[in-house]
Amino acid sequence: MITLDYADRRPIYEQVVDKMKDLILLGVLETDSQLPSVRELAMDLSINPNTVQRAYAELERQGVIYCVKGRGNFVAGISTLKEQHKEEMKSQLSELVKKAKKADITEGDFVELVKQFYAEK
Amino acid sequence: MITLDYADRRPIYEQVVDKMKDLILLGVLETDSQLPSVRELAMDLSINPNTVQRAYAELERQGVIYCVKGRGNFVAGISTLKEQHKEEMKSQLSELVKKAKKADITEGDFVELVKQFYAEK
Amino acid sequence: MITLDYADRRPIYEQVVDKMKDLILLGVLETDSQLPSVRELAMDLSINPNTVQRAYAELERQGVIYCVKGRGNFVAGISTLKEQHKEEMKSQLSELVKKAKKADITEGDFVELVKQFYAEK
Amino acid sequence: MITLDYADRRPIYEQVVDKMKDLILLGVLETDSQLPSVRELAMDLSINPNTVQRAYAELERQGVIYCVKGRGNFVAGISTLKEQHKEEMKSQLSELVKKAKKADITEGDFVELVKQFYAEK
DNA sequence: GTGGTCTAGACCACA
DNA sequence: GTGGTCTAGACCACA
Repeated sequence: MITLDYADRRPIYEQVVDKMKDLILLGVLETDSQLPSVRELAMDLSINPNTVQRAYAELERQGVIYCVKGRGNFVAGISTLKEQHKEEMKSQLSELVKKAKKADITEGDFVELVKQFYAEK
Repeated sequence: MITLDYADRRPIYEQVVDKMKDLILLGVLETDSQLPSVRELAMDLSINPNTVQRAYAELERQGVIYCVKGRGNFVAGISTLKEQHKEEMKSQLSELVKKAKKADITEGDFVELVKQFYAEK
Repeated sequence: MITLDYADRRPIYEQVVDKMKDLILLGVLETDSQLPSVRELAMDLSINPNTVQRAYAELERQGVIYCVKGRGNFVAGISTLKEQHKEEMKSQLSELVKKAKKADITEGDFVELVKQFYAEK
Repeated sequence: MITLDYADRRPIYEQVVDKMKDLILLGVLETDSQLPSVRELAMDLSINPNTVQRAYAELERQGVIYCVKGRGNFVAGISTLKEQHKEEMKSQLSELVKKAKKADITEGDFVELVKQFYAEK
């Protein structure tokens, strides 16, 4: 379900957070469906349960999942996640455009790049 | 000349690296002009000389500056830096477009956003 | 009769305890009237019978309900519950006033807030 | 500086978070002053550094402190903390008033209690 | 020196 | 069974 990239410099728990979000955004995990248990996922990924716990805690804090004690973790509404994802993207794009201006990249060139990347697979 | 942002989660040496690149890209520091000495900059920013040293080492490694022993550090040609900067931006944009697709943002909407951000001051 | 809030971080059994108390305080459940059976309520709420059992045990421990073996659970007198409720509230208010002092909120401001909240619906 | 209450049912890290906030609100820890290091505080309280780490991470997330890698943790502006504290208090008071209404406590009685608690030391 | 992440393993409350 | 907290101890990046 999830694969970790140990070459990635980001911490493992952060990778788990992002991969879970992706699975939800892609519709693999539906609203109110149950996530794998902390221990189960830890076994699957060959990592410590504490690390999974940390990832799940972060996901809960962000409102992406909710936890019912003694029962498990469940996917919260997908709409908030989509909204957050969009906002995040916009602010990153805003930063990128600022950089582009500094590098004297014209709007036309930038848009051309966007179209290229959209065309890719 | 440089101001640090302690709220920024990135390490200080990385901020110094980026700010220096910005100064070069913006033309404030010209090719072959001398950078402030390690000690001087450390004093200025109230940070550890080790940190400045590390930033300069990184800049040298990236070919942005060159060091003449006993004389100091100097700005290398700006053209390589510009090229690097552009490549970096392209890969970031590529990532961003991937995200946008996940969030079901169409090419049209994306381009619209780009234009908006370009229009801003 | 009762609805659970899975977004609430408190354990389910505690929510059941509190909701039952509310129903009694509001007069929905009268003195000596019978509560739904453990199994029945568990079915209704789609939760584990153990959880309902635990809630009922807690209510009995607090003297809010009494159990007749083989017959079921019944609402005890409402007066003790009212008294307890009041004491609990007083201690919470005491804590809150301590906090208010820390935040430099004057008695006047506090009382003003109380009046506002009383005025609301 | 801080004492833990092992009778308290709340987790240790949460107690540390609250005590630190108190120290800041009371002016014991001033803006931009340095907090004890993770290891130091852990020694002081005879708890695990991980637990202190968790408390500090939470304080940073709440914007109460900021962290400079390799240097330590520092108190952020006190004004946001005061504002947060006030909002938290208001919402708790709002809840309490709702409860009071359920228990048929009049506004007059409630205000009387508030005045009593304010009079205490 | 500083904080950040992670593992291994324990114990607890809750369902 | 489920998640939540904590300890002990290691290793890393950063200053």
